[in-house]
Amino acid sequence: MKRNSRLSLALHTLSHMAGEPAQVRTSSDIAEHAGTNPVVVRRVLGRLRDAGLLSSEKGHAGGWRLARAPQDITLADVYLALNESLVASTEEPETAECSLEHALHRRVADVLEDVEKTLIHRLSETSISEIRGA
Amino acid sequence: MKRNSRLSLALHTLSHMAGEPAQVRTSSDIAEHAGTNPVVVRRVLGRLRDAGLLSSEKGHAGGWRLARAPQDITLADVYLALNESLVASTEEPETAECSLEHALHRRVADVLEDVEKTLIHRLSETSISEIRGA
DNA sequence: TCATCATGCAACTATCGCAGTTACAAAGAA
DNA sequence: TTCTTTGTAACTGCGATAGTTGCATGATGA
Ligand code: FES
Ligand code: FES
Repeated sequence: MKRNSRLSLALHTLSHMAGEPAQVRTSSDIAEHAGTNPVVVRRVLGRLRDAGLLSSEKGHAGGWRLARAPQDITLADVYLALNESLVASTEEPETAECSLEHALHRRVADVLEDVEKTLIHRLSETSISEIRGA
Repeated sequence: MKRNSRLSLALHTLSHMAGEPAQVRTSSDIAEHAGTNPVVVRRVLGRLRDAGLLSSEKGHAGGWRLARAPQDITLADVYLALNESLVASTEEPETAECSLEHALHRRVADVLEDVEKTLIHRLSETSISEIRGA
């Protein structure tokens, strides 16, 4: 695994689980399937659980399970749950005095925000259950 | 300077130069103005020169100058000249066997490509000369 | 009850991208 | 020829993140 793999891991796992929504899976199983580490899986899926997409349970027969019907989980839900952005942001200029820099930053930031919204909107058009049949 | 500052540096410098298009500036002057290093400036502006937005000359009275009228240089021109992307890309799954992973990657990649196009289109609506008056 | 299994989490390592820096070669003007 | 400026390679430092180890916590069931 390399860069930006959190979203890939999350989507892969959820799409896989969408095939058998009732099935409980351990982070070890998921990690082996995805070719990564159980701790990494728990880190990523933990965010999805916090967002209400998954539930997790400890102990015997514990593990991870979908918390919603797969057709009610869109790619945007997953993207937002991870709380990361695939669109870069520009940092505020620290020299807040120059109006040119301000105008520039504003302009670019506006465009990037619009683009982020476009991304989320496009992702919301597909649910994880649609991936299997796609 | 921190992250994703190449575009910021490029736009700042070009917008600044748009105020006096005929003026020649050295990378030292530009670096001092932008609060960074001359070598970094040359690295970034070198890309803009390769893309035909700037010209550079060595020796006495040498330096950097706009190669086009500022109203003919759009933010998209600058963005594309840098040959970097502000929209993340997902990497091809190495296990090319699973159709689910393929479908997933395809879907996400399609969305990201669309979003990148949207970004470029939005950036092409503004020229660097418009920033000053904005 | 208590051994076992799973998650939760903290801490550490390895790696990658990138800004910053140093050093020097190459080219052009005075 | 000498000074100035770009062009580039090589290195350092930093931040982000995947991977790893270790252990605490809690649930299950024998
Ligand atoms: S800080 Fe204002 S133009 Fe550079
Ligand atoms: S569903 Fe995981 S590799 Fe195909």
